[in-house]
Amino acid sequence: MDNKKLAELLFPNNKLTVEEIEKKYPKRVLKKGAEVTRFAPSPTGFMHIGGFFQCIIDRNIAKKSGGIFYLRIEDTDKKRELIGASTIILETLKRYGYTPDEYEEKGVKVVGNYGPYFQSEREEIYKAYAKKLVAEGKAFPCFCRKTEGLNDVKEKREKMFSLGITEDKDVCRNLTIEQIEEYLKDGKTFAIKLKSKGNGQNKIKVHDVLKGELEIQENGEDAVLLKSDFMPTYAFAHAIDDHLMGTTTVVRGEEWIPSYPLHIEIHEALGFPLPKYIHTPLINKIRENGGKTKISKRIDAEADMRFFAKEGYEPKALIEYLTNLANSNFEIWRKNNPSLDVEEFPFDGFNITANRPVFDIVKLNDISKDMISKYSAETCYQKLLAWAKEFSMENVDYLEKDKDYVLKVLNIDREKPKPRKDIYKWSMVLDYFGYMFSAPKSYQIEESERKKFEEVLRAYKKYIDLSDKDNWFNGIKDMAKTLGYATDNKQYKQNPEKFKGNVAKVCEFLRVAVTGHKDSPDLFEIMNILGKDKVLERISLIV
RNA sequence: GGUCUCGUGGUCAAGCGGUUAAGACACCGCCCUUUCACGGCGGUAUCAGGGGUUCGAGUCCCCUCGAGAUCACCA
Repeated sequence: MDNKKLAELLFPNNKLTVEEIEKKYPKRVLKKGAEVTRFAPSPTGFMHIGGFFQCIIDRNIAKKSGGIFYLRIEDTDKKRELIGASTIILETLKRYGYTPDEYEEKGVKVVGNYGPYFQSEREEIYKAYAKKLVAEGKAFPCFCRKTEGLNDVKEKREKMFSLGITEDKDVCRNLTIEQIEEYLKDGKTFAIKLKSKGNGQNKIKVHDVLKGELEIQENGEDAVLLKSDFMPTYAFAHAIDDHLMGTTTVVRGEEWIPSYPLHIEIHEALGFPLPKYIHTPLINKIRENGGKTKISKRIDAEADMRFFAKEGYEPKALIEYLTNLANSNFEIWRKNNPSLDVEEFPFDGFNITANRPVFDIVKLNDISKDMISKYSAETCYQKLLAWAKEFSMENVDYLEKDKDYVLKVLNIDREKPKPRKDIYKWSMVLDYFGYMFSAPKSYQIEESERKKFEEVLRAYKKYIDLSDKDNWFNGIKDMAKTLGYATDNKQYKQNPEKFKGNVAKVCEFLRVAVTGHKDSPDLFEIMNILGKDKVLERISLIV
C-alpha cells in the first residue's frame, strides 16, 4: 500500500507540515535542570481538589527549579464541555496565587509563546501529525461505526472483560486503498487509529517518579488517535502538546497508569522522547461503611474547590494542608519556621507519599485556626468583609456600617502572645459571635441548675461593675461569697460540699445568660463591649 | 474477569535490616487559670494475615486477604 498516497487521500487539504510546526515551537531556553510542568484539565465543570493537589506539585517543581508552569485546557470533547469551566479553573488558580506562567484567557489574552493553550484551537497541529503517521504506515483510517451512547459502550466493555480480551487489533487496518477510496466516495467518516505493534501478552517496564519501575502489559490496541470529528484523543494530544510545549515532567492522577503503555507507544511512533511522569495518589474520603473511595464530585462538597471559597477558608490554609499531604515533613518545617510563607518551604515534588490519603477537614480546620489566630483584628475584618462581598452580600451593609463594633468583637482574645484559636473560616464568624449582635435564643443550662442560675442572675443586677476588669471580678467574687459560693478554688476543691459551687460556676451562669453558651471568649471583654445596659437587659430576659 | 497500584494508631504519616516504632490532627487526663479558650505536661492507640531469608524483619522474598484504579471515537 502506498501510505503517502493514503495520507493525501485522507487529508487532502492539510498542507501544514510537521517540520513547519516544530519550527514554531522551538526548544525552550531555560537554565540547566529547569522543569516545565503543566496543569491540563478538561473543562467539564468545576475545579477538583485532586486537580489542585496536582497543581501544587506542578508549580513547586517548576518554581523550585526555575522552570515554567503552564495551563493547558483539554477541550477536545465538545459533548462534555461546560461553558465557563475554563474560567472557573483559571480563577481558582489565581485565588490561590497560582497564576500560571503561561495560559490563555479566551478572547482576552494569551500569555506565553507556546500556545494556543486550548486544545480545540490546535486541530491543525494534530491533523498534521496524524497525516504524518499515516504516511509512515504507523496509523490507518478506521471506518467502523462509532459506538453510540454510553450504554452500548458499557455493554461491549463488560463483554470484553468477561472474555478477558486484551488485544484489539482493528479490522480496518487491513483495508485496501481501493476500499478506502470507495468509502471516501460514499462520504463515510473515519477515525485515525494507531497501528499498534504491541502485544497485550508482553510486559514492558515503565518508569514513574514516585513508584519507580513498574511492569505493565504492553499496549496491544489500535487506539484511536483522531476521532471521527478529527479531534484528538487525550493520548494523542498529550504526546504532541507536551512535546511541543516542552513539558519535562507530567504530573497526573494515578488513574492514568493503566494507559501509560499506550502513551509510550504513541510517543515512540511520533519519535518523541518521553517526559518524566509523576502519577499522584488520588485523594480519598471515608465512607459511612468505613471504606475509602476517591473524593467525588457528585457526593463530596469538598471535591469542588469553590466549596472552600464559599465557606471562607483561607487559601493558604488549604495549600498548607495539601502540601503536608504531599510532603509530610512540612509540619516539622512549619513548627521551626512559624512565620515563613508556605512558598519558602523546600517542597520536593519528586518525593511524594504513594499512599492514597484521606481528606481530613478537621486537620484543615486546625491549620486554618492557627493561621487566623495570628491575624490582627483589622486583617480579620478585611478578610471577613471580602468574603461577605463575594458570598454573603446580606451582611456587607452591616459590616461596613458598624466596622468599629465588629472590630472590637474580632479583637476579643486576639493580638496577644497566645491568641485564642477558634475561627477557621469566615463564614462561621457572624454565627459564632451571634450573641454579640443579638440576645441568645436558647440557654445552655440544665434544669437541675435552673434555680441556682436564676438566683445568681437576680443578685448580679446589684453587683455588676464594668469599670475595669478587677472591679468586675471583685464584684462577682463578693456576690459569690454572699450567695455561698467558694471564692478560692483550692478551698473549694478541698471541701466541695461546703459550697454551692465555686466562682467558676458563677461565671458559667453569667456567661450562659449573656451568650447562651457555656464556652465563649473572655467574659469581661464580652460584657464590656456589650455594655452594662445590654448585659442587664439580657439578664432581665431571664429573671 | 484481566492488569496494575496501595496496605504502619481513628486520620495524615516518619521509618530504607538492630529504634523504648518519630511527629501532627483527633480523643482522654492533669497543670495553669476568675469562666471559655490558649499554653504546658502526660496518656490511650498502629506495623493486614501467613510463610520464608537472616543471629535479627515494619523494613528483603513468596503467598493469602483487603482496599483502590483501569479496561470508550471521556479526559
